[in-house]
Amino acid sequence: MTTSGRKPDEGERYKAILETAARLICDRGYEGTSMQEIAAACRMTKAGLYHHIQNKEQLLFAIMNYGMDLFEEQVLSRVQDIVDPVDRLRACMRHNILLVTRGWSKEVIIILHEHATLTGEARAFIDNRKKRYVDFLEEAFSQAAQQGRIRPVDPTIGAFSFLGMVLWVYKWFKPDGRLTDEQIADGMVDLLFPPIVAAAVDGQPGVSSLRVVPRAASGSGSGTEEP
Amino acid sequence: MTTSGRKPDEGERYKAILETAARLICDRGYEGTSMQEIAAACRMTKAGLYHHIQNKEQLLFAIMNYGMDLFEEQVLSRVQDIVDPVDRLRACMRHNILLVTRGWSKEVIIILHEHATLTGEARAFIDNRKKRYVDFLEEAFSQAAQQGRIRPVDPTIGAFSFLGMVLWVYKWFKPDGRLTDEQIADGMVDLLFPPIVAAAVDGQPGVSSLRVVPRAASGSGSGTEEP
DNA sequence: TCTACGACCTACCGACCGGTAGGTAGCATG
DNA sequence: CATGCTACCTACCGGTCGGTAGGTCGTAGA
Repeated sequence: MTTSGRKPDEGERYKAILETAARLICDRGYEGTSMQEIAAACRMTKAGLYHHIQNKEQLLFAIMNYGMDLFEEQVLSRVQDIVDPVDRLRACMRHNILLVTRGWSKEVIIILHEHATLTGEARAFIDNRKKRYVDFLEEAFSQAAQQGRIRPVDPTIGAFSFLGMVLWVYKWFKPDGRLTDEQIADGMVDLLFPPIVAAAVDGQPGVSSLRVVPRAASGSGSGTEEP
Repeated sequence: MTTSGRKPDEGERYKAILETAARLICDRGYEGTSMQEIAAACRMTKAGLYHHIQNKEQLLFAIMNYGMDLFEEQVLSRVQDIVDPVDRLRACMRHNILLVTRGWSKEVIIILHEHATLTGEARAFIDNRKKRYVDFLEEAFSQAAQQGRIRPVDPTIGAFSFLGMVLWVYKWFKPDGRLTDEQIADGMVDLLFPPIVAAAVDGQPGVSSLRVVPRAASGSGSGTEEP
């Protein structure tokens, strides 16, 4: 099973098909999008589209792999070499939030939404690529806790809390809302990984504590929507 | 527009149809579930099913309203009178996580997953019910910050971080995994609303700080899956 | 016993689904 | 100029989709 699910270097055209299909599937859902519609959006007939892909499920699989490639390129690869585990998590959260909000790659949103659509081998393959991200986060949480940089926390719970905060954003973020994506990223980073100010306890340096700089903390929000 | 989307007190039978349909739609998705299948699961023909409901979209709408009823009954109503805002948030998080993990009401999962399936008035109606929950959380975060019980945070960011952690659970939780739902609830509550141990700074009581009791903080997780 | 009604049924509608058989136009290579 | 190949096309497949017209049957009330 190759990364793209089909013979590689068929070139730009194939990538364009994936991106067009991703746009539609992201809007209408996988089951809610017909091959007819996808073909039309690619300015082809359905039979023409089937010249490039094997079937609908393999198309989704290819889109998801493409999305994982984009994620690894735009998030993982940019933060995995940061030595300090907390800084690594901070940067990772920032990049991941912006990847979701900027909406350049609908493929990533499809990975998030259609988490149970694929079955069998294809499902297992994508789940495995996702799992590598979870492992990466668990490792970072584990290190951070061990070094006393954050409060002790089960790494799995830390990782999935991180992911929930970050990835749930796709369900409610509106680009024209009250909060910009930068503000959301800053706010969430500051919430989960607050800068260290307080003194040490028990011989360790200060751990996940308060800071005194006042930030906006009033008024109930608008511009965003439903949970 | 009534709460159930159809004439009330048609009795238990109607509720049973909603629950059966919810089970199927939760498994296969809204677009992926046919009225034929739903009817069969209700041990009826399709025409028989249509005697009780108006159309597929109204069925989804009724399921979601039913789910919101269950949520308000099992979560909101049990915590909204807790005076202390942090205790209120803690209890709310606990109840909400268990509502998701126990899987008694597939209707709630459908609300989470099919967040963009409804359109028009029905969509607006459900979004409005969701928004009341967001407002409730924002208010609690606002109070907690004002009273110096948590680090200052934009209430919207607090609310959606809370929701992300809690609701994302439906995407990865497996009942037979390494962590029980109780452990996840405890862990997440402790992560976002740590008990106060540290001293005061700037004249306020201790705010969201470290504690010394060691908790498990090693080993990367198994038994759970994909982000 | 007659009537009315709710709760279903059979049988069907037109539209659309994912997918394919088989053809063709254009182009590169020999 | 023949061959082979890619990139499409038209036309069609069997099946299923959401939804409905109109009938049947059991039961409750008059």
